[in-house]
Amino acid sequence: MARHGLRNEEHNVESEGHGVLEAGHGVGVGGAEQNGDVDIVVAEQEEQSRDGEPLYELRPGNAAAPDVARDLTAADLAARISQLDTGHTTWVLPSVDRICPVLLRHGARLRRCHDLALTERLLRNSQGRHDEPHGLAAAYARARGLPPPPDADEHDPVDTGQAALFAPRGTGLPDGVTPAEATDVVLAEQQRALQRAPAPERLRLLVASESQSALVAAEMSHHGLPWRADVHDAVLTELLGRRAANGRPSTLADLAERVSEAFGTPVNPDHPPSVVRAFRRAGIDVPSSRAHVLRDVDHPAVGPLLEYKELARLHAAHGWSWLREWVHDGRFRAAYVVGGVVSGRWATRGGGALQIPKVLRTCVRADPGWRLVVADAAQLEPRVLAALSGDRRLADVSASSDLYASLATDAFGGERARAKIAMLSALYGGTAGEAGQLLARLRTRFPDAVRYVEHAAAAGERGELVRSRLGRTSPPPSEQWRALTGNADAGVAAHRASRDWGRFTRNFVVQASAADFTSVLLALLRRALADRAPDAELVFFQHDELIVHCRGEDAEAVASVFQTCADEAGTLTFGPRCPVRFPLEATLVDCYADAK
DNA sequence: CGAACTTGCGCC
DNA sequence: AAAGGGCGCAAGTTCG
Repeated sequence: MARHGLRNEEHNVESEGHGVLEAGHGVGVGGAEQNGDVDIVVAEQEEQSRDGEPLYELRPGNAAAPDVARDLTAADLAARISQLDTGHTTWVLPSVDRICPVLLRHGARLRRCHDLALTERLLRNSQGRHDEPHGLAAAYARARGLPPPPDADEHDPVDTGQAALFAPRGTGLPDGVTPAEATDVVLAEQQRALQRAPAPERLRLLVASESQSALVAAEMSHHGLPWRADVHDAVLTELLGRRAANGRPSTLADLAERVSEAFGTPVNPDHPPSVVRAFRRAGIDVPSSRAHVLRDVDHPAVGPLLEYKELARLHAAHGWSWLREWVHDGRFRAAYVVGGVVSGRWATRGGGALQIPKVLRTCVRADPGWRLVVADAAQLEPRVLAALSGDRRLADVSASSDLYASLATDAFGGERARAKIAMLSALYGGTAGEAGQLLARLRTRFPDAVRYVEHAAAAGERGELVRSRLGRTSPPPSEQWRALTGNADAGVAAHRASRDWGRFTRNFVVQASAADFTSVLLALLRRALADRAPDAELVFFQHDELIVHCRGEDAEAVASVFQTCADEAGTLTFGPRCPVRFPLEATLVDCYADAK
């Protein structure tokens, strides 16, 4: 809604027409009705149907009218939603990841929503209360000033399609309070809290975009990533050899045998201590059996051992058992967890969707007649740093689609690799090897950018909280950390703990602000795709990379919205005068491995 | 015997 | 003098 849309105080600019990202969920109490914006609360009732199916309740938000619908089956609810959604409706849900999978199975699609649990967490975290539960019962108790509910169910399980695992249980709400009523109460309290926040427009944008991202995540899990099991099987056989009934596949077994032969004694390459002992017997002292350590060791066992490790990893993490467990009907379905990482990045539960090895990208293929549109936000974090810090010269460097090459030309004598190390050292706090010197050179040339992360590091070393651009907040250090760093006698250990936490907060401001940007980007993309190619499916998202699966005839239209959305996400997140470029080039392919 | 921990490596 | 951020997963080991 325009009144409380994305007007950004800091930039004194009013954004219009951002539909999904206008905090229409009554956040600006009193303004909603004027624009035809309404909130409708949807909650799962405590009672179930006689068949044990969940029942749902619908009610207008902020108790605007007593027009409540109860005892709706999932099919009823889906039908009502399709019927009631005017495009100005914000669906208020206790938790998207609990209700949306059911709705998607019944063909309902929410255009805009407010996720109460995600919002509650953002609000709790902004006060440094990261450990407090953010589920409905706890949020209700806080809103009402009640003591926290005992052992409330705070961790809504991610829907895995195995409803039976999550047997009916108490809501943790006081007797007589329905989940929908509680949701309404918490919504009102969140609206007040958002108005009180230090940068309310930014936090409101974050709340809106995280809620939309939750819809994206639910849809991604629903669609699944197109995955060719036959191709996967062929890749495994080619790399690992024939499957054995029990034990290692043939190539892996051969490599293990060669390792033992090289040592002249049986060695289990899966067992690090035995590998370290074997090297010691051969007169070589190694601190561990890690690959980067072994790479520098001169011994005939090293070659086959490194090869074994790489393949054994593939076998264990993404081998045949992974295939059997996670790929069904040509789709890999992971459970995405929005905000599952403190920095705001997504996590996944099960299937390791965010760690798909590069050799398996060939398994991701479009359906016949369909295409994949693959895009990644190149060098996102350095660009985010440029935007955060307002470093004018770094913003100029960001005009190039290869930021590191441009940085190298500007300050590192054309040496791209060194420019990259320097930048990563700024982002991660690395100083090993020549990183320290390279960072110093970066500081000379880009003082504002380097100062920005160094301030964040210094705040962390003092135990203070830091925030992302839109208001994600770093967790406070543990009590143990405070005791250690506050102890004058702790010396080296205290110093190290302090520096460690500083590296965390240094990276947090950038990583979390990048998550702000991608959250807004996902929300904008979801809306743009709904307009331009309604059948297109967002099927994958990993920190800064996206895949859309769409009809071949829609692929050009899909590709054309990416850069527009990225530009808009940059403007919304960092303000209209932010000069930093965020390239998001789309590639049209049939197979993920063919992208870039 | 399973839970909790450690090690090592994949992705960004 | 040296010092790299975030995650998930599986195998091995140790603990209770």
